[in-house]
Parts: sequence; structure tokens; C-alpha cells
Amino acid sequence: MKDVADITGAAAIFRVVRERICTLELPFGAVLREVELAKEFGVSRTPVRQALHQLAAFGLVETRNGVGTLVTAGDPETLADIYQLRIKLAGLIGALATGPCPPVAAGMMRALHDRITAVPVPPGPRAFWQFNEERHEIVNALIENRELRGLHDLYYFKVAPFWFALYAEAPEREFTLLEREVRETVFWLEQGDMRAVANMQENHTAMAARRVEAGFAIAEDEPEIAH
Amino acid sequence: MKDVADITGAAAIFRVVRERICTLELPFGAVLREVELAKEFGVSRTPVRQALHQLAAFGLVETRNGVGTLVTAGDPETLADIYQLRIKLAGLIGALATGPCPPVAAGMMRALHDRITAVPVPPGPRAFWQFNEERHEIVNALIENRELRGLHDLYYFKVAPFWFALYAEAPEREFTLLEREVRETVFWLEQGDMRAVANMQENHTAMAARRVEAGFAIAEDEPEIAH
DNA sequence: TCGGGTCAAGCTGTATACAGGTTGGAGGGT
DNA sequence: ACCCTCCAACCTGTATACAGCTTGACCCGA
Repeated sequence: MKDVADITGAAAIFRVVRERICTLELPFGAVLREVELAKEFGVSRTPVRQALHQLAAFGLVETRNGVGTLVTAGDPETLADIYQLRIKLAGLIGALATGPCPPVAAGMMRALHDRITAVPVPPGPRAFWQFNEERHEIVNALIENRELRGLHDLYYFKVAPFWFALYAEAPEREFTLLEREVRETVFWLEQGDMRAVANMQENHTAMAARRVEAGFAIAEDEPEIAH
Repeated sequence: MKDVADITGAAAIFRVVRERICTLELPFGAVLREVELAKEFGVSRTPVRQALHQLAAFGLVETRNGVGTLVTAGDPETLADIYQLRIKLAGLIGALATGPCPPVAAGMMRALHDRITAVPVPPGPRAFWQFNEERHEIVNALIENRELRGLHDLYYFKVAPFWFALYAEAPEREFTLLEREVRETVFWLEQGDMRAVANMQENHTAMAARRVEAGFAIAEDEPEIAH
């Protein structure tokens, strides 16, 4: 029997590499070489190329002939554009919500919250990442409009590297904020109010945007040290 | 010197096939075979596969092992989702607009309108398609937020086949509506009011959604004739 | 010592060969 | 006449070989 992760080679590689980028295991500017990935996954270059091209289409990497495939950082302007849009998309989740959200989602989110509060503060980066991914998955699944669901998912991964970088900066703060977001989500999910969930997520996304922007502002001052 | 269309083989193939799908030259359910396209474009299967996979990622085709690559119709629900989102995206264009739009856009749109009014009614399907594509390009370029611009472009092509199908149904009506939309766009562009342009486009998109939906409702009744 | 030209190593882009999967039709049994 | 089985043709998925491009290091000359 095949492993669940074996959803055809290319898709599996796509997911693994995407997670590596989002968790900064592959930092901005890192180069991916097709032969290396091929060797690692035990396949030829062909499916690897497929996965990398898809990542390039999503804007997470950029492949240059004769050089390799680079993890793209995205300039501050682009990041601002992405967050601006992401905030608006969160609003659309509420605007396009029709009925009350299913009770099962509240249960899943509560279970997640229980696991979050049971862990020492702060947890390791990997646990932190997986907590947030699970939160995202639960909320994302509640979006009825398939296209919006796809976009919400897409942009989640697009800003994930920047968001995750905040964790290295202030683990306790970020973990506390995540716990808070999950707790609030549980509350509104138990109310069955999808619009409230969306509004709350819009608020948290906007707050994350401010933190990321602040981090960028600090980073911009850094190079002066080199003088 | 290379032709402008030669933006590397795969991208050119992508565009050509996309246009064929949008203009219904390749109707829903049509099968694309990699070897045929490879022969037509004078390349190997490799770049063709790249283009087809990208089209699949955008949801315009679906490739099945051992069968071929099929042009996907999308069920009525999916289409409704897409239009619902597209209408909201039009609203976002206005919401995220910061300043007045550049005067050059109004000039381009007016030039387009002049060409539209100079042509016999109704024009051929190809001219109709190219008029609308040009309108789309001009408006799309005015979207400041790059991500939103990309999405607006993406969903334009995603609904294009359905919209274009309306033309075969009622050429004069569709052409008149296009002329009207361009005329209104010229007016608001000359006012420099990007929010007005966005609002107007939202209205026209919603109207198109109703026409497409009505077309679907008629199509659903059709099979009864077979009895 | 520094600057520029050259080249080879290594990477991606493309073409081709092979493996695996699907399908429609031929053929035989009922 | 019908249906089930089997198979051959064909198509996509994967692996591999070759071509083109980029880059950094080396070497030579000023």
C-alpha cells in the first residue's frame, strides 16, 4: 500500500519543498539543484522540474537558466501587496459565507487548542509551524467558495516564510498570539458565526502584516553596520 | 531577431492554447495530444507538457494518464463560485485603488472605442474576442496591487470560454454590451476615477454572470428534446 | 598588484527512449 | 443476439542523453 504522501511524485516534492521554504529551512536566496532533489527523492529530474515549475508559478521560487532555482524573497513592496490583498480576502470569506459553520470544525479547533496549551512555551519551530498549519487547514476547509478557498490557501503559503521569520525573532510573543488566535477562533466557531471568524482572521492578518513590516524596517537599517 | 511571441517555447504554447480554449476553438471536452501540439509548434513533448501542466494548474484543462489532456468545462457550481469571486475581486480593485488613474489609459480606451464603433455590427468572433481582450489588458494594467492584478487576469481567462459562448448565442447583444462597457470605461477613465471604473466593471461582471447562468439553465433543459 | 580575457565545470532547457495506464474493438462463448 | 474477455494501439508519466547558458576561477599582461 502506498504512503499517503505519494500523491504522484511531483505533488509530493512540491509539498515538501514548499514546507521547507515556509519554515525557512530553505532561506531566501537558497539555490535548489534539480539533480540533488532528484537524488534525494529517488526519482529523475523530470518530476522535480515539474514541482519546481509549479512553485515558480506560485511565486515561491525563481528558476534561472544555467544557475539553478532560487528561493525568492520578494521585495517589501510585493510583500505589502500580498498582505494588503490577503487582508481583503479574509474579508471576502465573511462576505461570501452563507450559513452557520459546521459544529465539527469547532471541535477540531478546540482539540488543537488543547494540544497547544499542553505544550511547553515556546515550543520548537517545527511544532509551532504545524500548529499554525493545522489551524489554517481547519479554517480553510470552511470556506465554501472553492476558488476563494484556493486563493486563501495559496496566499497563506506565500506569506508563510515572512510570518515564520517572526518566530525566530520573538518566539514567546508569536506563540502567544497564535494561541490567542486559535482560542478566539474556537469561540466564534462555537457560536457558528463564520463572519465573525473571518473578521477575526482579518484582524490577525492585519496585525501580522504590521509585525512583518516592522521587521522589514529593522532589517533595512541593518546594512549600515557593515560600514 | 526573435518574434515577440517567442517568450520561450512553453510560454508561447501556453498562450496559444489558452486563447484557443477561451475562443472555444477548443470546446469543452476536446482532447489535446502532446505529440500533435509538439509537431505543430516544432518542438518536443517537453515544453508542450510544461504548458499543459500550467494550464491544468489554472484549471483550464485536466490531464488524465493514458487518455490525454481534456479541456474542462467546470460544473455550474464551480462556475458560480468563480463568478461570485470575480465580482468581489472587481470590488477590491476599487477598494485598493489609491490615486487617480493615468490619463494615457483613457486615451487608449478611447482609441479602442473608436475602432469598435468603426466596425460593422456584429464583427467576427475573432475581432470580438480581441476587442475585449484589449479592453481587459488596459483595465488590468491599471491595477496597482500586483497580486490583485494577477488574480484579475487569471479569472478573466477562467470565465472567458463561458462568456465567449454567449457571443454565438446572441452576437448583436453581446457586441452592444461590450461597446457599452468600453464607452462607460472611457468616461470614468477620463474622470480619473478608478473606483468608478471598478464599480462599473463589477456591475458588468455581475450582469455577465446572470447571462451565463441563464444560458446554463437553457442548456439544462435541452436534453429533453432527445426523447 | 590589479584588471581583463578565457575557459571549464556545472546548471537548466530540450529532445528522445522507455515504462505504465487506458480504451475501444475483435472474438468467442452463452 | 448479447455479453464477457482479452489484447493491441495509443497516450501520458518517467528516465536519460544532449545542447545551451552562466559563472567563477585561473592565467596572462600591463
